[in-house]
Amino acid sequence: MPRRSSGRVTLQDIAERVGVSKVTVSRCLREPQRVSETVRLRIEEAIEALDYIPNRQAGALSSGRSLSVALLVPSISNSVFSEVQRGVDEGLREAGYQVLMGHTGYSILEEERLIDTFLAYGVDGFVLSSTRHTDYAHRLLNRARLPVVETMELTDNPLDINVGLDQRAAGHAIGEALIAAGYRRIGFCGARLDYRVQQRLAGWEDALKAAGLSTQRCQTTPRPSSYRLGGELLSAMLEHWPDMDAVFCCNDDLAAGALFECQRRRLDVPGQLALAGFNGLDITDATWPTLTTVITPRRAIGEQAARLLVERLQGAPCDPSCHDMGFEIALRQST
Amino acid sequence: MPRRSSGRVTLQDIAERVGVSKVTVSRCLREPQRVSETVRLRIEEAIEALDYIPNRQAGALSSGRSLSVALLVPSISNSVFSEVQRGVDEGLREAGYQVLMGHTGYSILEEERLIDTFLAYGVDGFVLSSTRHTDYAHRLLNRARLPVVETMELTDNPLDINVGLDQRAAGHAIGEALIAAGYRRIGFCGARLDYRVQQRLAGWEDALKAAGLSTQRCQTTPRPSSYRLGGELLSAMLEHWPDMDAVFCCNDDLAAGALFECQRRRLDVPGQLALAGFNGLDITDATWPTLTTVITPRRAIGEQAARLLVERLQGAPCDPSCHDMGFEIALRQST
DNA sequence: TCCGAAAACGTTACCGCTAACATTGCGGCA
DNA sequence: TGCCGCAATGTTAGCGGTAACGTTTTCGGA
Repeated sequence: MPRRSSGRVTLQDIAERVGVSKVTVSRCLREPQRVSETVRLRIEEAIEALDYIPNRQAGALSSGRSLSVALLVPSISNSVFSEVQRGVDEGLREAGYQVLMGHTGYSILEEERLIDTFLAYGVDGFVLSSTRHTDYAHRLLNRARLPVVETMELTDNPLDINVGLDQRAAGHAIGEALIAAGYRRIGFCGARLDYRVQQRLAGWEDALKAAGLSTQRCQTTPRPSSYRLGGELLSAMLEHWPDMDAVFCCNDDLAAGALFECQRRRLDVPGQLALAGFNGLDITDATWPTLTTVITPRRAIGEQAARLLVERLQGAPCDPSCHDMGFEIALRQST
Repeated sequence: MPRRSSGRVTLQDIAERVGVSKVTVSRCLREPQRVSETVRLRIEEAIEALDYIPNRQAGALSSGRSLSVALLVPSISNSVFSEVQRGVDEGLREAGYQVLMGHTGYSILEEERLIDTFLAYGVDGFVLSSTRHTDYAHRLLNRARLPVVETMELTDNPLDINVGLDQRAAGHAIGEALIAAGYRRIGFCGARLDYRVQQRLAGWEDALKAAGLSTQRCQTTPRPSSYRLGGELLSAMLEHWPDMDAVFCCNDDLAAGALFECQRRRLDVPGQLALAGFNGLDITDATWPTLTTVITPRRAIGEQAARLLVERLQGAPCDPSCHDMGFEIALRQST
């Protein structure tokens, strides 16, 4: 009883056409040098002629390797992660891996669901964009014994490989930079309040406290970040603390939104209010005035994650490691 | 000679633990109502206890359906497509499908490569974000006999399902809107120059010609769009055509960049120069002045694409169809 | 001429799951 | 009592590849 066959061209079809066994065809695809040139040419000709596309599912099932890696990011629309993705993608593609992307919507439950899903798809490894996961996700990842890279932030206790930057130190640095520039009544505005934002906030507080300044000018919301929200938060802050002379926004979207709000209010930046953002997105270098920000090495994080992951996939020993990729303060016109 | 087993928990493990055959377990997962309640409960308990994760590769290989769909977008960083993706993702997830994303970098060759790759992964369908493909891609898609949705723009000759908007009509409409607002020396600035941008440009030309206006104030470049580029293009245009009174930018990034450049030059918008963008990204509603733009129903396109695709995946008849999702002119402060 | 190793290719036995069909057991009904 | 039908479960035969190992061919050197 032949099962409904997909109708697709298979190894067998190629083999029959050429007059060899399908193992030879398979070998020709995986290790061409192990097949005689005559046969190889004829196989290649047949593959071309029949438009053969290997079935990766079958290959993966048989070999135990899918040559694919899952990359989970919090958000697709947030361009912060697109650079990371580009780095990961490029590095892994070169090594012959396909990147499968998923977005968690900043939810560790959704992350858990995606880890489950991608394990079901048989990925060979994971790149995660956080160091915080549900217990069940931890269990799944441990049990699967796959290489895992946790990116963006640093942790003392990596699951496996950790590539990121010290978010708290970055928050501290921008705080210090504002202080060094002479500002004294410095505010913080933050949205989403995920772990990374909390770390930046803590760093900002560290810096202000060390300088003996008040950390009370702090406006936060769990709502997702957006340009408009930057304007709204700034408005609220100006109402509460009209004396404020600088604001560190937890990301560039908010900073740009705050800048637009200042323009709307005819508030001179940086004359009456200085603004700083975080991440170094393109927009910070395009607005007028340009925005001071913390440039995070997102592309480099992605590339490094890919590199380390490939090493591990190719059999490098498994010992947890942390890689601090640093950051850079860009002082621009807004301060 | 037992082949190295993955060490993963399999259906067989569950079956042994419960004392039934593995078919029953499989059935319990796919059609729970066809299994007696006692057995079902014990199977569920075993799945829980052993942290069983089904192997989709095996399932797909056996059933011929992978329950996954490929979504190819030109760019990850371009937030235009993130809304489409969200719509697609939501719709397909509800129906039990997993979306696998790929980005083509605006290259039809890369699109072809990705189609090949995802066919190898055994996806059950495609959502593409263009109507133009290589011949080989056409051949692959035709041969695979999979449902395909081409999105964003409209075509007379869809591969299968087509969901989008009339880019040319949209360009025409914004041109007319600018004319209706009293502008007479209207420019166009465009980057990337992909098919959609060319259509918008053609629409803009139609409108201006119909009103007897000159279409010479047109600055384009194949370079990828960005905020900075918007500023550069505007600068070039102001030099060539200092009398220009309005500019239609082929997308919102350029428009925002142009606005920033105006601010830098102390050029009043819209007093001295009016600006219009395209797509209706968040930023257009946040800048000061807010930007006139053409709001494209990206989310709706994604949702509709998902809906139609699911219908087809569930066996709806296959006749090519086009779905015009329209657009909306948003007149804001910049005009 | 014969031997033996390497190159080239084939056979077998799966990977983990599911479609299709077969079997079992039980209640209802003539 | 015997037969039917249906619900619940099992058996079989793959899906399309690949690992491991077995067999044949080739060819240089003793």
